[in-house]
Amino acid sequence: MAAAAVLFNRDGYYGTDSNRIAEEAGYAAGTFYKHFADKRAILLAAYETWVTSEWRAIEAEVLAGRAPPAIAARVVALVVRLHVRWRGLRASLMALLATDPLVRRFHREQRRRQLEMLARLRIRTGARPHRREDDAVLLLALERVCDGIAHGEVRDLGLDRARLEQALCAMVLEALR
Amino acid sequence: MAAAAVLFNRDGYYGTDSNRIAEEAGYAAGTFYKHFADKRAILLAAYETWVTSEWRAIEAEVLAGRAPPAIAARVVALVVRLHVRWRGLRASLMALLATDPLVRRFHREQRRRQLEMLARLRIRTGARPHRREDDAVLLLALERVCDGIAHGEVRDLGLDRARLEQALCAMVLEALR
Amino acid sequence: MAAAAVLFNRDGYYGTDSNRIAEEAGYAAGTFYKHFADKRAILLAAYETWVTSEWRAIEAEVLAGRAPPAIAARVVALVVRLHVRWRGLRASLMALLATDPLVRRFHREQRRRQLEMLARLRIRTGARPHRREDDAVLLLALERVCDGIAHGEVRDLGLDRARLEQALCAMVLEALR
Amino acid sequence: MAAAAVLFNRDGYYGTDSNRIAEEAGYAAGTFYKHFADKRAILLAAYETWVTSEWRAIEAEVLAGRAPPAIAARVVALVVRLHVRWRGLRASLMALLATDPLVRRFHREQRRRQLEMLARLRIRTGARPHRREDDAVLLLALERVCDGIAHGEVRDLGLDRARLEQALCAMVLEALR
DNA sequence: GATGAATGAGCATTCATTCAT
DNA sequence: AATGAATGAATGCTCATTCAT
Repeated sequence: MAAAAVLFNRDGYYGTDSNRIAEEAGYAAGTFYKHFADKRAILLAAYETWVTSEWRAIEAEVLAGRAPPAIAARVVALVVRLHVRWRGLRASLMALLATDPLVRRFHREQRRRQLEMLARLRIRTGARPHRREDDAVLLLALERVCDGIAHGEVRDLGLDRARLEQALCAMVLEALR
Repeated sequence: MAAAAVLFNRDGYYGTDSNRIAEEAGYAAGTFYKHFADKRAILLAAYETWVTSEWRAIEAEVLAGRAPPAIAARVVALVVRLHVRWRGLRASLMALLATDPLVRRFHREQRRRQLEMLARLRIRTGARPHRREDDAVLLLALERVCDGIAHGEVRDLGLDRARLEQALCAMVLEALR
Repeated sequence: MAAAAVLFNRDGYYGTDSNRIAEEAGYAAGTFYKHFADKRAILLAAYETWVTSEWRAIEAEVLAGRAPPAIAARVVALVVRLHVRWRGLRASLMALLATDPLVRRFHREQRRRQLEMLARLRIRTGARPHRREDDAVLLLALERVCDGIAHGEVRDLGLDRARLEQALCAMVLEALR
Repeated sequence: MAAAAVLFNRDGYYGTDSNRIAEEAGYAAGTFYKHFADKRAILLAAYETWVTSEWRAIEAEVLAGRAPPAIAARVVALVVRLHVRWRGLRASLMALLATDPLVRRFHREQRRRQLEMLARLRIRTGARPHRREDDAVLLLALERVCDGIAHGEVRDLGLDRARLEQALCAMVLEALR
C-alpha cells in the first residue's frame, strides 16, 4: 500500500500499473490480487490511509488545547503540508470521483466525518453553532486552496503563499468563533 | 468536438476512446486524426470551448450594468449552471492537470484571465482594490463549491443548495465592494 | 517522382507515406493516385529512373573510347557514386524484392540488361568471351561492395575505401580482358 | 523466436504482425511483450540465432581439419544452404539496416567477427596474411551471390548454379592461400 | 487534371486480471 | 501466502486508398 501510494502520487491512477505496484512492493504481480480485489481497491485503501493520518494529526493538534488562533494557524499549516505531500494521490481520486460510484460513496463518508469533527471541535472550544453550509464552504475552500498551493498553481500565478495561508487562517478562525 | 465534449463529460477522459468520439460525430476513426493531433488535443479544445462560453456569459452579465448584488447573484447562478453542465469534462481535466504539463499551462492561463477579469470588474463597479490573494481564494472557493454542487456532493451531505449559493453570493459581493 | 525518390531514399519505403509524397511534390493526396496505381508503382518508377540514369552514365563512359584500365576506373567511380546517392532507394527495393513478385520481375529484367551490356562492352573492346556466371559474380560483387561503401559499412569497419575501389577495378578489368 | 523466424522469413518484417507471431507460437498477443521489448527486438534475436548457427556450422567445418579445397567447397555449400533457408529473414534485415541504427550496429558487429574469423582461419591453415579489404570483398561477394541464389535470381537469369558455386569456391580458396 | 476530406482495416503495444503450481 | 507466466480485450494511432466535387 505504501508503494501504491507513492506511485499513484507520482504517476496518477491511470499512469500506474498494478504489476508495477506489486514489483515496487517486492511482490509478484499475482500477489497483488491476493490482497486487493482490484486496482481501485488499493487506491481507496491508500486514500483511507491518507485521510486517517490527516485526521490523526489534526485531532492531535486540536486536543493539544491551544488558543483558537494558534489552533487555526497550526491546522492550516498541517493541512497544507498534507495536501502537498499527497497531491498526486488526491488528483487521482478527484478523477475517479466523477466516474466511480464506490469512490464517490467513500469520499462522501470522509466529508461527513470532516463536518462532524468541525462541529465537535467547536463544542470543545465553546464556540456558538454554525450552519453546516458555512462549514462546507470552509472545508471546500480550504481544500481547494491547499490543492492550488500543492500543485504549484499559486506559485505560477505569482501569488504570495503566506498571504493565502493567512486568509485561510482567518476563515478557520471565523469558523471556530 | 461537441461529441467529444459529451463523451468526456459522461465517461471521463480515460473512459472515452478516440474511435468512439469519431463514430459519435458521424466520422470514421481515421478522420479524427485529421483534425486533432491526439486525444489530449481534443480535450484541450473542448476545454477551451467551455471556458470561452463561460467567459462570454459572465462578461455579458457584468456588462449588463446591474447593481452589485444582482450581478453577484446572477454570476453565481451562471457559474453553478456551467459547472453542473460540464462537470465530467472538468473532472477529466483535473485528472490530467496533475500529470500533463501542457494541460497545466493551459489551465494556468485561464486562471490568470479570471483574476484579471475580476480586477477589471471591480474597476468598473468603482470598488476599492483587493489583494490578488483574496481574489484567488474567492475563485478557488467558488469553483470548488460549484463542483461540489455539480457532482451531487452537496446533496448527498444533506446540505441546502440555496444556502450555499447565498454564501457564495456573499463572498462575491464582498469581492466587489 | 523526384519527390518520391528523395523520400524513399531518406526514409525507406515503409517509412514514407503516399500522402507525404504528394504533398512534397506540391499536390494533394488524391492526385497521387491519378498518376500511379499504388505506392509500389511509384517505387518502381523511381527505380527505373535511377537505373536508366545509371546506364546512361556508364554507357557514355564506355563509348568515350578510353583504354580498358581508364574505363574500369571511371566505371567503378561512377557506380560507387550512384550507389551512394541512391542508397536508401536501393535498400527499399531490396526489402520488397523478397515479397513482391512484380518488383522481382522488374529487377530481373534490369539484371539481364546489365549482363548483356557487359557482353557487348567486351565485344567492343575486343576481349575474349567470358562465362555469364563469372559476369554475374562480378556484377553482384560490385553492387554489394558499393552498397557497403554507401551505407558506411566499410567506414565503420575501418576499411580503406581506396583499396576497395582498387580491388573492384581489378575485377572489372579482368572482366574486360 | 522460432515462429518469428518462420514468419519473418516468409512474409518479411513489415508483413508480419506481432500478434500473429505470438499466436503462431501458441501464445496470446500480450505474452509476446513479456519476452521481447518490441517487434524489432525479436527480429534481432532471430537474426542472432541465425548468425550463431551459421558460425557454428562453419567453424565446425573448418575445425574438421580437411585440406583447403575441401574446406572451401564445404563452406560454400554451407553458406549457400543457410542463405537459402533464411533468405526472407535476411531480406527483412536489409530493409531495416538502412533506417534502424540499432540493427546497423548489430550487423556491423557480426561482420567484424566474420573478418576476424577469416583471419584466424588463415593462420590455422598456414596461409600468408591478406589485406582486410580483400577479405571484405570476398565476404560481400559471397553473401551477395548466395542471396542471388537464394532468391532465385540466378535461376531466373538462366545461370548455372554449379558454376557459380565453383567461382565462389575459387574465391574462398584464393583467400586461404 | 486536381482536390482533400474521408475512410476503415490494420497494427503495435498495454495492462488489469487469472490460475496452476 | 506467494508466484509469475500467461492472458486477451482494448486502445491510440497510421496510412494506402477512394470519390464526390
